[in-house]
Amino acid sequence: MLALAVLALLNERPMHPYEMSTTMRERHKENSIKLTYGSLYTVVDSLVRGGYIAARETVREGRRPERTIYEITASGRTELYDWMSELVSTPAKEYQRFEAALSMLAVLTPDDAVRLLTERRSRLMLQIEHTHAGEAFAVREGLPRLFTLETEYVNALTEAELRYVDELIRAISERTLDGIHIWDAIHTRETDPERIRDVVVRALQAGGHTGLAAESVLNTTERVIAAQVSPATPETDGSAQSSQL
Amino acid sequence: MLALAVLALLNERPMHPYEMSTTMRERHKENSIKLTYGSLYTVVDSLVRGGYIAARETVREGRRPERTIYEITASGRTELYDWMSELVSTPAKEYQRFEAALSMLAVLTPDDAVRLLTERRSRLMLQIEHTHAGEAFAVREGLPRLFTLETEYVNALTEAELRYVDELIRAISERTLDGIHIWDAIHTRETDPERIRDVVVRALQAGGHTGLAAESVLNTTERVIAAQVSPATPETDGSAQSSQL
DNA sequence: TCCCGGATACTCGTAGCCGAGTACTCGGAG
DNA sequence: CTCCGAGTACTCGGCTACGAGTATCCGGGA
Repeated sequence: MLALAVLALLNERPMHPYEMSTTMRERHKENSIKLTYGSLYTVVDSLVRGGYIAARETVREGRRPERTIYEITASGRTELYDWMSELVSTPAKEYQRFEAALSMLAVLTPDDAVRLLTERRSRLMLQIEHTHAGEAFAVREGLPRLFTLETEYVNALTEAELRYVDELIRAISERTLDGIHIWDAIHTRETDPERIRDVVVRALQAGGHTGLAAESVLNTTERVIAAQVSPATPETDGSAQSSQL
Repeated sequence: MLALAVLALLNERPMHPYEMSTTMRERHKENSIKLTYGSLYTVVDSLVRGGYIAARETVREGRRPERTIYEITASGRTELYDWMSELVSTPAKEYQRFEAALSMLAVLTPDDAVRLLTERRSRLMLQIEHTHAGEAFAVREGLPRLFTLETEYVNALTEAELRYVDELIRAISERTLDGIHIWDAIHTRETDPERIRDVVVRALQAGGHTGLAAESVLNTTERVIAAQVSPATPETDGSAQSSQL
């Protein structure tokens, strides 16, 4: 990801790595792209090896460390365009921490879950409040919306998460959540642990195909999209496709 | 993250690493937690080093490779609980690919952006459709909602993204997006590249504080939450706190 | 004048991640 | 009976990420 940012910056003008990092911070790209010194230099090296960027000159001012100035190559511009196209056009599976936590929520007690989710709810609300304040400020400063799309997007996701958490808290605390009795049973000492495991395992195996459906979604989606995007373009590498099926 | 899953599995019963991986696949946890063989064994080793799990016995059946069976320790159980508590209660910044792409959307032309976003829109709709089918199946199979919370959550986020992308496509193609003229100018050869850069830089610097607000949100949030969670609990390490301010 | 904090511009070593590879077993088709 | 493909259970080496460390310069206050 950092590599993409480097390409985008060098697409504007030649720079040395340190300048890339300061420019990114100035423009607050560090909010949407993780930036660390170590990774930056590694990434620049690997882009050079790939031929996407090239060292233009090495300057030394006084006795400071050398600054190597890089510029983007033609193949780097192509790569930037292709990469951006894929990122924008194709949603990819992102492994979110909260998703993982939800998949193991049953290791906590229902009471703990409600308490902790309520805490999350407060934090989400504060975050949203803060972002709105930031957006209002941006508008006052005359910063066009074009440059705050990332923030808007993250905010949209956060609001959706808030609504979900809200509903989940209600379902658990009002005890209307389907499966709440199994959950209770897992955490009551009175019950035989073997029996509980049986119940859980059977429940999980019954829903076996939930995940399977999700797995096959990508392949199916690709075929449908391909048909939509290029409805009259028979692919030249049809043989490769059929070998995948 | 994988370490958390290992703890959760060993909290149920002792297992050897390969069994962990098959169990995770059976239960479709691989959808919410990235699972690779390499990482699994690394993670198990580091959990052993940390004292969170311990080797119980090493069995050899026939001439197959040895199976080392691990069990969770008391400190592992504590860690599992603490870690889950933090994941559930505290939203953390996640760097999403699409967020990064949006922050650099201007490297594409508005026309390309609309085309690619429309493609994304189709894919998102198919994904949502598929997930709904999967949920319906889960309900028919009698799998309690408790075990499909992750899927629901991801779906809620995807739906929010779809709405956002939808609105964004409209704003660009109807040319009502604030900043669209700057965007046009960046991609017209007629304009002097130096002048464009000036405009962009000035616009970006004007909005300087957008990001700064987001940076400070965490500290502020922490203080407010701390006040809410333990309103009458003066921390013992007050000195450490003041040194951070 | 001298020193000190902050900026400039990288380097390096450790630690983790990952996928391909290995080496064996078992059941069933021919 | 034999071969083959699928399953079992891990190992290994290369690559990447990252934060702490290094060395220099500059401006300003005492």
